[in-house]
Amino acid sequence: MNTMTKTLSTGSGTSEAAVPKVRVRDRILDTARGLFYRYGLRAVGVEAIASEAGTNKMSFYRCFPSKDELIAEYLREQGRGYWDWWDAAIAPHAGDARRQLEALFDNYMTLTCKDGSRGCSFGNAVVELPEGDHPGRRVIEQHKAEMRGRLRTLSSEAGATDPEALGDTLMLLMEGGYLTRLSFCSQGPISVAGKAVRTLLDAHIPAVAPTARTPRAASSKRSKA
Amino acid sequence: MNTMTKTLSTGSGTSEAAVPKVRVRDRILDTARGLFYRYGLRAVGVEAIASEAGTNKMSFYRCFPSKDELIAEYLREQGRGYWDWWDAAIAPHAGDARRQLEALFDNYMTLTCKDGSRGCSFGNAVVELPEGDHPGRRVIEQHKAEMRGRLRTLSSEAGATDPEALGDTLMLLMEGGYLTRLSFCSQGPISVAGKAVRTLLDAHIPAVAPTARTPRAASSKRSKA
DNA sequence: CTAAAGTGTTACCGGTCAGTAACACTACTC
DNA sequence: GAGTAGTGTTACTGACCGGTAACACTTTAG
Repeated sequence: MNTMTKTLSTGSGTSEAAVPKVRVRDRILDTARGLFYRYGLRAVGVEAIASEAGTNKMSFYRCFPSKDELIAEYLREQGRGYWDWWDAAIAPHAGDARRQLEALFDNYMTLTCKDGSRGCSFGNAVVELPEGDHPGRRVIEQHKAEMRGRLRTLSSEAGATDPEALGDTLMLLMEGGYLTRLSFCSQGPISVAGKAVRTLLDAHIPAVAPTARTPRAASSKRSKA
Repeated sequence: MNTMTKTLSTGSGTSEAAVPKVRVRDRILDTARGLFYRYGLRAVGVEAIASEAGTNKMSFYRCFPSKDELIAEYLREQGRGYWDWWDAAIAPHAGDARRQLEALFDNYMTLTCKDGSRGCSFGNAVVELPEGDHPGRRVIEQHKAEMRGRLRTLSSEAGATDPEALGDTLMLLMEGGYLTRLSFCSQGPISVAGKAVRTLLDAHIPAVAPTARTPRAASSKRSKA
C-alpha cells in the first residue's frame, strides 16, 4: 500500500493509545513540505503525497481544494518556519543590528550548507511557477519583499550610510548562496558569505565619530588591514 | 495544425526560394530554448516543442533520443551563448581586469533586468533537476564551476588580496541577482549590483603602492564617511 | 535517374496526472 | 444510543505525458 504509514503513526497522544492521532490535513501538509522541498513542485503528485502521508487522494481533496492551493499553503507554512528561524537567529543580539546581521548570516550558512539542504523553498518554487496568477506566487513575492524589507531595516539600524543599498546587497548575497547550493556539493561559493557580509558591513557603516576611539566596528575588524 | 510554421519558415536562404530551409533539429533546439527558458523544463512537453517548431513528435525523436537529452543539449546551447556574451562584455577592457568585472556586471544588470528575462537558465534548470544522474546536471555543474573559476581569475588579475573570496562573493552577487529577478518585477535588489561590485572591488583591491601614504581602501571609499 | 536521407502524418502504447463519485467505516459529541 | 464529522477504499474520468510503429512523401547526392 503506502510506505510510510508506520513512520507517521506517532500521534500527539492526548489520551493513551497513540495511534495516528494527527489530523489528516496536518499529515498531508507535513509530508508535502518534505516532498516539495526535496523533489520540486511539479515532480510530486498529489497521490504520492497522500500515500506518503498514510492516506489517499480522496482524503486529500477533502482537505485541500486543489494541488495549487496545497502549494500555496505549503509556502505559507514554510514562511512561518522561516521567520521563526530568522527571529531566533537575531534574538541573542537584540539592540546591536550589526551583530544581528552577522549572526543571521552565520546561522544561514551553517543551515544552508547542511546535507539535506536544497536552498530556499521560495526561490525554488518561483522557478516552477512562471504563471503570474498562481496562488503560490503571491506568497512568494510577499515573502521576498518582507525579506528585503527586514534586511534594509537591519542595515538602517546598523548605521549604514545607504541602508537600502546595503540591505539589497545582502539580499543578493543570501539569494546567491541559496541558489549556488544546488550546483555545488560542498565548499561552494556560499562559504565566503560570512566574510563577505562583514566586508560589506565595514564598507557601509562609517566608524562613529572618532572623538575618542573604539566606538564600534573599529576594533576587531580593522585589524585585517 | 501548428501555430508557428510561418514564423520559423525564414530559412538561411542559400538558394533563392527561402522556405523552411532550416534543419528540423535546429528549429527544435531553437524552439526548445525559448519554451524551456520561459516556462521551465517540466512544464513543456515534447509535443508542444515539436509543433511550435513546425514539425511533429516523430521528427523530434529522429533528432533527439529523449527529452532528457534535449534538455542537456539545450543547456549546452545556452552555455555557448552565455560565454559568447561574457567574452563580448569584457573584451573592450582587455588588460584591465577591474574594468572588465565592472563592465561584466553592468552588462549583466541591463540584460537581466530586461522584460523577457527569467534569470539564469542553469540556475532555473538545476531547481527542476534534483536527480543527480540527469544528463543535464553535468552541464549545469560544469557551467557553474567555470563561472566561479572565471570570476576568481578576473579577481586575481584585478589584484585582489584574496581573489578566491572576491570571486566567490561576486558569484553570490550574480546568482542572487538572477534568482531575485524572478520574484521582483522591476527595481528589485539586483539594481544595486553595480554599486555592490564596486564596493567589493574597493574593499578587496589595495590601492597601488602610493610610495607614501594611503595603505589600502582609504581613498575613494573612505571619503564616504 | 536512382537511391538514400530527411521529413510529414496518423495512429497507437502504457503510464501518470489532477480531480470526482459512491459507499463503508470509525470515533467523537450530544 | 443516535447523529455527525472525519476517514478509508475502490473505481473511475478525461487529459496529457514520453516514446514508437508504419507508411507516404520530398529533397538531395551519386
